[in-house]
Order: sequence, then C-alpha cells, then structure tokens
Amino acid sequence: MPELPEVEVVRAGLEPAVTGAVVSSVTVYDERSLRRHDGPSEDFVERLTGRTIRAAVRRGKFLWLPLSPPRSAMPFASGEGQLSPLKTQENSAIAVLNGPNCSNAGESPAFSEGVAGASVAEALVVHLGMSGQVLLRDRTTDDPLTRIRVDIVTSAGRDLRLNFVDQRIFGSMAIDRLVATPDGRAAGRGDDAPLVPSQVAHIARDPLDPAFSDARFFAALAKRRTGIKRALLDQGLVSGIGNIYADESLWAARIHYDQPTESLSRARARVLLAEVRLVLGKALAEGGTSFDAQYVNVNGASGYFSHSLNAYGQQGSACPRCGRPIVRDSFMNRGSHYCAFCQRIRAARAPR
DNA sequence: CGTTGGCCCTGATCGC
DNA sequence: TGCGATCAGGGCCAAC
Repeated sequence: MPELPEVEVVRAGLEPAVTGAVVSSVTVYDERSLRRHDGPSEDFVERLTGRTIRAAVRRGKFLWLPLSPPRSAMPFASGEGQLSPLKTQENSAIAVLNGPNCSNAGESPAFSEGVAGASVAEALVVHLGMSGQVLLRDRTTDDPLTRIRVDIVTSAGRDLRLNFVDQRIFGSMAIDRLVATPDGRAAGRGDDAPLVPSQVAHIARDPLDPAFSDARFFAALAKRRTGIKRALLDQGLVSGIGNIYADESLWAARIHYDQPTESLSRARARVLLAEVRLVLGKALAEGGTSFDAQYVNVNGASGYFSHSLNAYGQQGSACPRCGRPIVRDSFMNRGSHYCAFCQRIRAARAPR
C-alpha cells in the first residue's frame, strides 16, 4: 500500500538513475499492468523504446517520467541546442544534481514546439496500486512477479534495469500525454515543468506540494457531505493519503473517521491538515533514511511496519494516548483503526 | 451533479 | 502435508 511517502522514496531513488537515461528495451510480461495505457502492449513498447527520460516526478501517489520527444518526431529546434542533451553528459554527478532543465529558464523543451502538432510531450506514468514496486537493478537481475521490464542506459553509460513488480496488479504503467497545469505551477515534485499527465490531471495536489492551497482545501472540504475519512482518501480533494496515513492522521487529530465533514470546524480541519503533514513528513524522513541509492527499496509492507504506528493495525493494543484498546471497524471496504475514546463523533457547535 | 457501493486482482498466511 | 478460505485496499465507474 504505497502512499505518498513510499512513492516519494521511489521517485527520489529513481531520479539520479533515470534522469537523462535512454530506454534501450522494454518487455511486457503481463498486459494487465497496462490497464491505464491506451493501446496494446506493442504500442507501449514501441513508444517507450529509444526515448530519453527527462526527470522523475510525483504528485500524490502518481509517479511519472517525462520523455524527450522521439528523435524521428523532433520538431525544428528553436534556437539553442537545448534538444540535444544526449551525448554531452560526461559528468553524471552534475547531471544528477542539476537535472536537464535547469538552464532552460522554465520553458519545457518538449512542449514548446507543440503548435504545429509536430510533437506532444509524453511521460511514462507509473502507479504502484496496492502492491507495486519499481526496482532498480543491474541487467542480470530478475525479480519474481515482474510484470514489465524496462532496460535503460544511464547518462553516465551504465546499463541498468527497472523491474515493475506488482503482485496484485492494481498498479500500472502507461504512456500518456502531458497537459498544462491550470495554475501554471510545477505539476509535482521532481520537475519544474507545469505539465501533468492527462490521466493525473484530476488528481489534487498533495499537502507537501508548495502549490497546495490550504484555503481551497478547507473550502472544498466544507462543501462535502460525507465522512471525513472518505474525504481524506478522495484523491481529487487532496492526494497522497491512503488508508494507513488516514488512520494515523485522524488518530493524531482525535477525529472519528466518520465525522461528517460539514460538522468539522475550520479549526479542527486545520489541526487535521497539520497532522496529515506531520505524519507524511515523518514517514518520509524515516523511509528516506533506509534506502540504498543502488536499489530503490520500496517494499510497501516493510516500509510501513518499520514506522511507529499508533492506530493502523493496532486493534487490540492500547491507545498510546489513553490506554484504552484500539478498535477496528470495517468501512468503505477497508479497515478503520481508531481509539473509540479519543476519537468520538462530535456534534457541530451550534451557530451563534 | 455529488455521493456511494462494488469491482478488480492474487500471493501470503492461517486453520483444519 | 495439503488445500481451501480469508485478507489486503487504490482507483475507477456505474448507479443512485
């Protein structure tokens, strides 16, 4: 169950390896992992092979790797040689630190020439679903349950391999076109370009995104007529939160999972958002310390359970705050773990 | 149109 | 030892 912190660990682990890398071959072992790809697996392989990866970007739980235009479809390069980053990067350390775009003053090279229809900016979109992993390997390593394999040559000339492993096949890969963000801000963490995959455009910014608007979140939340946990899990309202961090944030804010959103005061919503950020940030800090740059180790389970969880999965044990037992309800086809004493549904304060 | 319930998917684990 | 039942839930979409 990778949520924002786990996906960010993947992104950060992939970034130095894939930035400036060229895809040399692609193998699809299970077409079901292409559910989000609009076309057959042959199309996926064809469109990905030979492309150069520009960056590793994340919004919420979605990850994408923007691709440079295919060489055959390269538009007339406007001016400076900004479209020929391939053979010039001899110093991989610099390439990793600076990224390919920093010198381009905000304009995305892949998108700038789209007027004549010569090229549409695209990205490899990855969602890990429930059980997905992207494992960075050498070319001799195979992993069980690998659904898609992407072999790359890094900007430093190293042969590497990305194994997309996914037991339950709720995750997926896809080639998707990039569209402009409505606010013109960077689409996610890892790239300055205001370009988001079309299938991610409806996903809200996450609470760690500098362009996340607290005010708009509170306003949207106040309009909802549902339980607070359902709202937290709605990626169109706020992204990156899954079942584990929802339960942990609600426990920290002492809010019952089914507290009606319309009855939640602005003050308590503020507390909740602050706790969400604390929980996500803490998990991110813990996850970030335990991964090896060589291998993007994102085994969801081991990552989570190394964190100290106060509520999730703790049914039967004592609430760390009051000592009463944590209970588990079945809710929305998932478990909700909470302290029945600390987290009670409260009536809305009567209006003056 | 906003909200909600149901479905997809399978390896690991547990109990008999 | 073997085997069947159970469990995990993110995102999407039909239905209300």
